[in-house]
Amino acid sequence: MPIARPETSDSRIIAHVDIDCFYVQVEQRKQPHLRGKPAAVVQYNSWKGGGLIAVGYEARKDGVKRSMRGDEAKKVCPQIHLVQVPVARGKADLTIYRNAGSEVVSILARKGRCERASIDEVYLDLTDAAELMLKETPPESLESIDEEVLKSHVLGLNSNGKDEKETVREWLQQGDADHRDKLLACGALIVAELRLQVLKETEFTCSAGIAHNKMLAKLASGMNKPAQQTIVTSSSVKGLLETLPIKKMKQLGGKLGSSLQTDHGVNTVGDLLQFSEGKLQDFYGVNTGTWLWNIARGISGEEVEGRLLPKSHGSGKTFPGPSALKTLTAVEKWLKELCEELSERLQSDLEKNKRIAHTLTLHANAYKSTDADSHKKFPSKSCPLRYGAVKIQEDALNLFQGGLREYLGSYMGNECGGWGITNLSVSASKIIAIPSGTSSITKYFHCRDQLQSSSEPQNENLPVEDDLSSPIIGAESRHSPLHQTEQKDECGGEGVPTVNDTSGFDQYEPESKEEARGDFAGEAFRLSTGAESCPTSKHNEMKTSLPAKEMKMKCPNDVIRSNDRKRKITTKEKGTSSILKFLQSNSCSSSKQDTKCSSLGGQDQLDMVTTTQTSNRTDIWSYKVDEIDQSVVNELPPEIQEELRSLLRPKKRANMSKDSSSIANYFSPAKNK
DNA sequence: ACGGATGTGACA
DNA sequence: TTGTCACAT
Repeated sequence: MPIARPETSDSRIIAHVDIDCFYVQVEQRKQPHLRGKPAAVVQYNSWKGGGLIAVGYEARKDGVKRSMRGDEAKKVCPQIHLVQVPVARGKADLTIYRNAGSEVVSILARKGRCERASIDEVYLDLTDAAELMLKETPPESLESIDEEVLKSHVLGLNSNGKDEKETVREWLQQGDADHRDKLLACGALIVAELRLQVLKETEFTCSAGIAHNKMLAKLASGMNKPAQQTIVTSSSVKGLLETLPIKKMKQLGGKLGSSLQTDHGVNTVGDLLQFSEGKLQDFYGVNTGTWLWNIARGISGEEVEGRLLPKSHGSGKTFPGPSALKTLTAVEKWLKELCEELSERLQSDLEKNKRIAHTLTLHANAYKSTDADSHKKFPSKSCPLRYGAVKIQEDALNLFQGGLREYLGSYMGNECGGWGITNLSVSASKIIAIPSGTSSITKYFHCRDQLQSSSEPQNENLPVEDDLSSPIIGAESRHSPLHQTEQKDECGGEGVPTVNDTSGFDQYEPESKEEARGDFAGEAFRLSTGAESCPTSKHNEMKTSLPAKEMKMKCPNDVIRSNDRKRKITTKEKGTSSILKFLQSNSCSSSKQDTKCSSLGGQDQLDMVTTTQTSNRTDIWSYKVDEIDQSVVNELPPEIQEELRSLLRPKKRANMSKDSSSIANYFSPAKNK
């Protein structure tokens, strides 16, 4: 359950919007002849007709249910059109649905804070918009009200025999209504408008709930479907919840809900009212107890998070029963497929949203036939994420092997090898936006500091999913930083050492595919202000948990590097360093800069010191170049990447495997065979 | 062990 | 922090 938060206000206007039988609508838009016909979307057609993942309303009338098999659906509804989910790399590929969801999100985000709750649902906080409307153009001032709004369902409003719409109109426009009801009315107008907008621009219908908090809005959005909206007035809440089966509440559809029923005889939300907060806390803990006590009263303080993009990407597949994977080779093969998909999506996220994922996690389910010690779970494992399909594959495989060893126990009776993998998945998380606009490098550094802080997401202007076919937007139009000798001086000469602008991040294109490049896999990145001190120390330590032990074996470079870590290198002054030029030309300082690049002996570490003389101040940036996040390096203009690498690693070349050209991998998701 | 693929959030 | 669990669609 969510944390039991107090309500910040009881007059928020929250909407939950849910696209009706989403996958089906996507397919109907693609194949218009399916419109109005009974249809369902199915995946894996082979076994019993595949499993339904979405059912259109025409088919629902015939009793077709989600999670029926295709065959059963045909039985119940012989005319049904079963559309298959696209398959790529041997697995279901939901890309088209994600993209369609993004279309909707970008429309819904226009009127207020918007949270993408799932592929087909969003929450909106329309409080400001509703208040504004109430002030400027309150409903009662309108002479006509849109048809769509009049079709709203207003809970607790009984049109005793009278015309429904007329009753709704009266409710919407009554000048002496409760202030909170007026706000709801405004919310309803706004939501209806948004829904029409969605329909016009995407051809999708959706349903919505409008209420004072997320919980009630979510509840309401499901009450009248499809293509309708429902308003929860505060006066209707008690009656609504009183008889509502406990399992209908979000978060109570599982074990907790069952426990409530069987252990305490709570069948409806209303039944909860008999328990004191303390009692509920005794049963389920302080947080959950309070949360339960609150929701029984229609209280829910959860905020609508402003987030248009997903926080993680995953690619997975199940291998049920007989199809379980029993050899490392099979696992490797599927891992490759999964990692390639994941890599593409990460790539797309990077290009379109300027975001970088930092953690790779492998999940698996396994069974062990031989051992009595069965039932152990296959452990999930994670490691720092390196971009490039091949690297992700390698890392994922290592994670898997680490997990397998743990799973099988130290001895691993490998003879029978009685194990099987029934589910495999890889996912990428800790996705951080690369700030765009000015000072991107600096901001990025700071951003790493705030990895978990409250800071709002930064590149969420356009919710763009991995659309693997469309061109990169917003990239072409920018200038190359290298030709940009001067930038607007936006940060004056004070304080923070700032690298100005960042076009480099945005515009770099994958032109140099073949250039062979080594790879250095540092994780931590440090920026320090002031000579030796490192005020922003926190993230210095960024422990990059090495994944499995095997991994070390496979990555001798890592080991070597970390052994060398202490060596200080000082390069003699090299005015020609394009890195420095890059930093200079992008520096916020309008005055001259005296830059030095010092290095000593080693190739692993290079401490670059830039002295910026600006109004008597000296700011020194100390980049531990070998610790720069690979992803960041990959973002830099190619010349600079090249230079960084040559400075860093003249000798290590020998060691690199053929596919280690990080740039190449990075931009052309390894189609290695 | 055919409710699949995917995502979020809390807790230890 | 990582890994596990619960929950959801």
